[in-house]
Amino acid sequence: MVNSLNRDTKLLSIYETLFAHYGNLHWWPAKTPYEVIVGAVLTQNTTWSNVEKAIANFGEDLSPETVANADLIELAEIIRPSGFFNQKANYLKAVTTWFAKYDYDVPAVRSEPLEKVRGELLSTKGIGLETADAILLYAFDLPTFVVDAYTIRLCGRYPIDTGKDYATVKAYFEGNLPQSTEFYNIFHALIVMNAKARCRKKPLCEGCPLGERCKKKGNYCR
DNA sequence: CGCCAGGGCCATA
DNA sequence: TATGGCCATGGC
Repeated sequence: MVNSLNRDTKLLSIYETLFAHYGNLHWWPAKTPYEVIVGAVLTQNTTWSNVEKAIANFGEDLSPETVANADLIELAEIIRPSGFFNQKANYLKAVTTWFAKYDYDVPAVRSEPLEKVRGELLSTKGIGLETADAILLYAFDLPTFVVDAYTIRLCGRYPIDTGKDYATVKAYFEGNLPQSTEFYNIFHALIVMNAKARCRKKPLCEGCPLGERCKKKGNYCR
């Protein structure tokens, strides 16, 4: 199915179903853009509940200055509950060093071309494709679609042939959806929320918004 | 007890 | 370019 813009409408259909069920979730769950950056790193292959514990350990001092001034051992100890703490302490240092080039100024980053900033992030230690896009979208409100494991799983189950590698899936979403920061923001949040809310054991859980679509390939309703 | 979570790096072929 | 080992906590 294509519309007048020659877009595949399946993604939009999923979006509308999820939005009707969950509404606008107002992501990312963080108080400041810098907290988004930290959370994006800490949540790598880690449950959000563990990230929350790590964030809480900063107390009222979760700022780029705090991270820049902390020594590595101390920083690792603060973020311990999020797992991989030695690596992630280094990653936080690296991304904070990157942010320092902009004097920790969000509008300064936003005034740069998205692809330029994205390239800088991707060349930063610990910032891969998903983390870079999460930071761009949720910390800086720049229009880039965040692809994660849930996104791939959802498309595989539905099914939608988006291709396999990150860049291809990202291009598919961006090419078949309204290209706006707000839209990307809400949609990614819906995908993650839906995944976390769904059971993993039953073939089809009660109240799943995607309902009948979930029967494909058993076991996963998310 | 084992499995897994909103990845990414690095070595290897 | 494509796998595989590795990193580590906490919930279930």
